[in-house]
Amino acid sequence: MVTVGQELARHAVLLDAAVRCLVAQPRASLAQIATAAGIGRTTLFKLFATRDQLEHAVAMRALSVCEAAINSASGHAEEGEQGGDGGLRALVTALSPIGPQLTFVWRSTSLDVDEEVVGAYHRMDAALLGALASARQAGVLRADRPEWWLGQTLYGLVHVAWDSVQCGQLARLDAPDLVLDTLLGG
Amino acid sequence: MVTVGQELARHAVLLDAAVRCLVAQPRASLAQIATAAGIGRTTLFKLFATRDQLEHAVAMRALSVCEAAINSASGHAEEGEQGGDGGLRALVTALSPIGPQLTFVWRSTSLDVDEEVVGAYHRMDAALLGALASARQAGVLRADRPEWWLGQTLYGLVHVAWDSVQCGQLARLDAPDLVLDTLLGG
DNA sequence: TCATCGATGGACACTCTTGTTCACCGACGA
DNA sequence: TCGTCGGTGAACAAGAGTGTCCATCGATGA
Repeated sequence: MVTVGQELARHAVLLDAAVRCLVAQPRASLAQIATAAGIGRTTLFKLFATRDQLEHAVAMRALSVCEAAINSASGHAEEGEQGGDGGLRALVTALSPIGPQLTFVWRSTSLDVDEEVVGAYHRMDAALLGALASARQAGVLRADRPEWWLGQTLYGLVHVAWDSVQCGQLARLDAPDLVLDTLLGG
Repeated sequence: MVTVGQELARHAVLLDAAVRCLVAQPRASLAQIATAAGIGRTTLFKLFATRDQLEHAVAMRALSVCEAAINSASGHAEEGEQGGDGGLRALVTALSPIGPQLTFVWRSTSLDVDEEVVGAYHRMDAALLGALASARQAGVLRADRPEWWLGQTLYGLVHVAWDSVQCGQLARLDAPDLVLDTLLGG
C-alpha cells in the first residue's frame, strides 16, 4: 500500500530531477527527463499524460518550493532575529539551495499562458514582497526603490550566486553572505 | 553583386532575430526561427546547414555584440568622463539595449562544449573585467570583492532590468540608472 | 528579347519525439 | 502454490522536426 504522502514524495523527487534536467537543457526530450529522474519513459507517461502536464507540474512544484523557502525564512525571522538584517539573511540562505527551481521559474517566459501557474507565481511574489517589507521596516533596505525591483534584484543575485557555485567559482557556504552584502552595500 | 559587408549585415540581422526567438522560446523549431527572421526555412539551411551550426553562429554573434558593446563603452569612458562613475554608466547604458544577446549568453549552460564559443566568452569576460577594473581604480566600486563577482552581478542586474522592461514594469530609459544605483548603493 | 545566375521556397525522405498498448516482474494475500 | 495488483519498460504508431532536392522567380548582362 502506498500512502498519499509517499506518492507526493515520489512526485517531488521526480519533479526536482526534472527541473534540474530542464534547467540544464531546455530542449531535453521526455526520454532524457525520465532517465535523469531514474525511471523509464513509459512510467513518466503514467504519471503525466503529456509533456504539457509534466511541465505544468514542474512549474507548480518549483513555485511551491520557492514559496515554501520564502515562508519558512519569514517564520524563522519572526521567531528570533539573527542580527538586525530584518530576516534578509534567512531569506537569502533559504533561497540559495533551491537554485534550479528559482532558475526555472525565473527563466520561464515572463507571461505564462497557464492561469494556475500565474496564480502560484503571484502567491510566491506576494510572499517575497512581504518578507522584503519586513526588512524595509527594520530599516535595512532602502525605501526609495520600487518593491518589485528589490524582489527581482534578489532573485537575480541568488541566481548568479547559484550559477557561480555550479561553475566552481564560489563556495556554497559563501554564497549567502556575498549575496546579502551585495544587496545591501552595492 | 552582393558585397561581403552586405552578406555580414544580412547574417547579423538574421542572427539577431534568431537570438530573440530562441530567448523567447528555447525549444523553437528551425521553421519558427526562419519565420521570425522573415525568411523561408530552406533559405536558412542554405546559410547554416544544421541546427548546431546555426546555434554556434547565434552564440558567436551574441558574444560579439556583447563584447562590442562593452568595448565601445570603454572607449567612450576614456574619451570623456561623464561624472566620476569610472565609465560604469556608459557600460550599463551600452548593455541595456542588447538584452536578448546578454540573456542568451547568460542562459547558455555554463560549460559549453564548443571551444570557439568558450574562447569568445572569455574574450568578452576579459573586456568586461577590464572595464570594471577602470571603475575600481576610479574608486567607484568596492575593492573587497572578487572581480568576477562584480561582472556576474552586473550581467544579472542588466538582465533583470531588461526583463522588467519587457514586462512593462520598468521604463526603458529608467533602466540604466536603476541598475547603476543598485550596483553602487545596494 | 533572351539566357544566365543566385536566391528562394514547396515538396519529399528520414529521424527523433511523443503518446499508447501490452506483456512482464516482484510483492502481497488467500 | 496460486491469483491479483501496482509498477515497469519494450515495442509500436502517429506526428513533428530536420535535412535535401528541384522547380520557380526576379535581376543582371548580352
